[in-house]
Amino acid sequence: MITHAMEDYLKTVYLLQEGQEKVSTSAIAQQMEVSAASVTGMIRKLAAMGLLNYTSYQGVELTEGGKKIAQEIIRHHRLLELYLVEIMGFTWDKVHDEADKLEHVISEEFEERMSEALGHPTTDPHGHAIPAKDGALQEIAYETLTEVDVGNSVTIQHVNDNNPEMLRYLDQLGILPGIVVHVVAKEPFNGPLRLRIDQTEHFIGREVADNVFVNPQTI
Amino acid sequence: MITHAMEDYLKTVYLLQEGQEKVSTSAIAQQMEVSAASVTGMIRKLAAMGLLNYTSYQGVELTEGGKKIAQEIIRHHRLLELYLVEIMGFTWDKVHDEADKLEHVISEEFEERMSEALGHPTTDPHGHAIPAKDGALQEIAYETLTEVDVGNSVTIQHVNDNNPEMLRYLDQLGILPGIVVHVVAKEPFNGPLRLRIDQTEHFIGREVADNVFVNPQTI
DNA sequence: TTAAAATTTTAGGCATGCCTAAATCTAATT
DNA sequence: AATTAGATTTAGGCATGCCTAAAATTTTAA
Repeated sequence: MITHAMEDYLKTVYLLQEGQEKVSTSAIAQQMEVSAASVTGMIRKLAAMGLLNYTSYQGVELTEGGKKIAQEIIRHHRLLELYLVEIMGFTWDKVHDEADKLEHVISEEFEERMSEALGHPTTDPHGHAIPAKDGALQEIAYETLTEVDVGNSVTIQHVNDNNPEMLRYLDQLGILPGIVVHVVAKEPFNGPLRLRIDQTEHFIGREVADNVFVNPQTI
Repeated sequence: MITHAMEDYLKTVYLLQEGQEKVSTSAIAQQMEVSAASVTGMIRKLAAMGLLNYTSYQGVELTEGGKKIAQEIIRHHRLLELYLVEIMGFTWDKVHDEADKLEHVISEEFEERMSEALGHPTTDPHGHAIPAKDGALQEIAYETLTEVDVGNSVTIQHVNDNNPEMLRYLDQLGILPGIVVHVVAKEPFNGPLRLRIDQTEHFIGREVADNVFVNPQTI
């Protein structure tokens, strides 16, 4: 039997795995806010179930079976976020926590009816791709706003959805998926970024910029 | 901290309490499909938390605090059932199980937005009253269809929602909340009931009739 | 290359919530 | 009043999923 906790671990590994091959115990522990010892325990269980490959001290990697479950949960999460915003009228800063609870309990029919009501969408309110039913999710490794070279214009792809306060701040500034941002300057010593959106200039700190992902620069 | 299991116990006691004062350990065990020993264990915990009054071997009774939590969960359940039918297009036989899982995880905001979308309804799809927010639920002790005297006409008030197959059967016969049924005859030795709905006659068994509740007979 | 630092695992514990089997209490019958 | 059947509680156990502290391993740096 697969428990809610197991689903959470698989989801976390899946999202951390993007880019890298192996995911470390400590990375999972940090992301999930549990001790490393707890992670080791759960990893061993998931490995025994064939949902991930694990060698002591070497980190983990999801198997195809593990990936499938993770994608299913991520699909639930992102469909829920969009449903909550579009159909139920939630603001985008509130939907992450609600979706985190609901994602484990909704039925396949609930998932299907949300998808239908939304016209089978492909992107959630924060700009993340919604995996197709039984379809792989290939999230491109976007750059963060911090990494953009001065003088370039980029399009916002997605923003991290786990900090409601930061989401309200970004909303207020108009830094939303699809918006084009020009990086005017980056102050030294981890100083603020100077951005231009339409005609208006904004200054944002590095911590915020690290959570905003943009399309890779073509120039 | 109040857990999902505790919420389920409080809900069960609340619904069993209607009519009677004290609820027995075995009644709870049977309803929840757990052992009597498990019920005793949980009851002691809930009593220690002040959510119900309990004397060994004498059964339990919810305190005001316990009632409040139970009502909240029942409100969630019934709003969810109606939302799933009216807004999401579920059939009425599927919504009980879905609501049983969701009722423990939705936020107050989710509850409020459902209520709004439904125009603050007072009855769920099976005819059960939806408790108002922080308002008491007083379910009248309706008669079952089995108890109606031959020759009388009654209005269906509600039907038990926990058996999907029975719900599909009732739906097919048109035995729904609000419908008027005339009891033409009751065959002896726990035989079938002969009913007339509009011009059509139906024969239903006692087991089904026991799960259909009607307004008390005035004559 | 060896010592120190960081990471990871093991060992032992705890709360939750379920179980079965045995003991105890209540209620009904004689 | 004593016996007995039924209901209830106690005792002991198990799986889950978390924790801290100590031990083991890997990585980094001198």
